[in-house]
Amino acid sequence: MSNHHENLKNQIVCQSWMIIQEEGWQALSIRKIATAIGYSLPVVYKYFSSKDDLIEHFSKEGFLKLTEDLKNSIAEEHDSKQQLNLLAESYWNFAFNHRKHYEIMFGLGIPTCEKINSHVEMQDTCLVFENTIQQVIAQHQNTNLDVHLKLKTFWSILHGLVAIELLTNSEESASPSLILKDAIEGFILSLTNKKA
Amino acid sequence: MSNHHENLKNQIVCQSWMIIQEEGWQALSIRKIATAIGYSLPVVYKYFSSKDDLIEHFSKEGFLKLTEDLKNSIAEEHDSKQQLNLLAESYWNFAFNHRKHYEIMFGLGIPTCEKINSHVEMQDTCLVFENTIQQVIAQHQNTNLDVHLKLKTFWSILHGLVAIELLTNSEESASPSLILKDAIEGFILSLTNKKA
DNA sequence: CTACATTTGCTAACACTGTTAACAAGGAGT
DNA sequence: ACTCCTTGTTAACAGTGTTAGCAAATGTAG
Repeated sequence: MSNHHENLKNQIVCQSWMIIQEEGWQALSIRKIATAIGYSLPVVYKYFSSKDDLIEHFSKEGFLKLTEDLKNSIAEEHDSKQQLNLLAESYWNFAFNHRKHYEIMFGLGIPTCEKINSHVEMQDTCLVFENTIQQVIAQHQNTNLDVHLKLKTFWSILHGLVAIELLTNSEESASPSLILKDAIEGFILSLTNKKA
Repeated sequence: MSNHHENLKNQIVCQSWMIIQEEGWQALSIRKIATAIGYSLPVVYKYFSSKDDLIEHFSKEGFLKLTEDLKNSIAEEHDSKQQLNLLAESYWNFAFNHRKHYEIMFGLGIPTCEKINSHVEMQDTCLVFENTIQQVIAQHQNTNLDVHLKLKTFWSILHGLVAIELLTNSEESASPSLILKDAIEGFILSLTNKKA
């Protein structure tokens, strides 16, 4: 079993991805997939129980890739503050180099799929952020800070910048931008500065 | 002319809004609208050239309301730094009290409509932010700062926090949150602190 | 090798969607 | 009475996600 099985599932994913990249999420339809893989409609349903199921696959795939990129970006850096900068840069690059992925992951103008948030793959991404933030906090003996809160703030800054950029500059822009560096610098300060 | 005309257009908007609030954006269909207003399909097209056109109406309506809320929030406050805090709080409240509006305005999981960004109503919202930021900068003689850049940062922080909140805490949460205050505080510092 | 069972894939349909063409009824103006 | 135009209709086109029912091929047991 399952050689052809796996192969066909890959075919579906692969062809779907082509459609998405060339025509956007809106254009992705089961019928189009079916003809692309050279089979009839119901075959697709043998491998994905619904269209949402297929879309969720790409969302998970995106978080997997993002987590990998993030991990790689800090692998050879041992200063945890500098790691935060690298994470931010890596996050930004992911969003722009894998735009379509980012779109489903954070629901920016997608057909169906209501709540594809909070699966395991996303929690892994959180962990990468959290660990690094935790290190910076520990390093500066700022144990009064709430890591979860800071994680949320960090992620919000990143996503906010990316989303506004993606929404306004529809087509251009790529480099991590001054704003990003500035914002992250401020965030790091909020971790290292001691106050009341 | 146009008494009945205006009336029917209002009916369409009104009934559409009911559907959206009760069943979400996904459930909004021209047919459903038609039966809701007691007319047949093509009537809807007399008042809105397409579904996107109708959706865009709500997007504009949202930005109008947001701009109004923002302006009101700072009307009786003369300290421009404090105004920024009020703007942030007001923005947050708008996003949570007018969730469905916020969803289309920033494309969080919507059916059709590719690029409903950058219409005039949105630029008005920008202006409110920009004016206040400009004031803070002037007040601290930090004229080397780029207002547009700071505007983008401010908006990004706000949207980022809101979006992450809306995506994760699907149903709960309402109060402007500690993170928001913290983040805005940091932003204000970046406006008032002088450096290289 | 036959006979049954299972998988594999198909066609066709259901219930929807946005959008538009073609047409019927009513009132206004000449 | 005869146009003209607005107002509204029905019916259709071209799509969508999804599923039921059936045919053919494939594998397994006797």
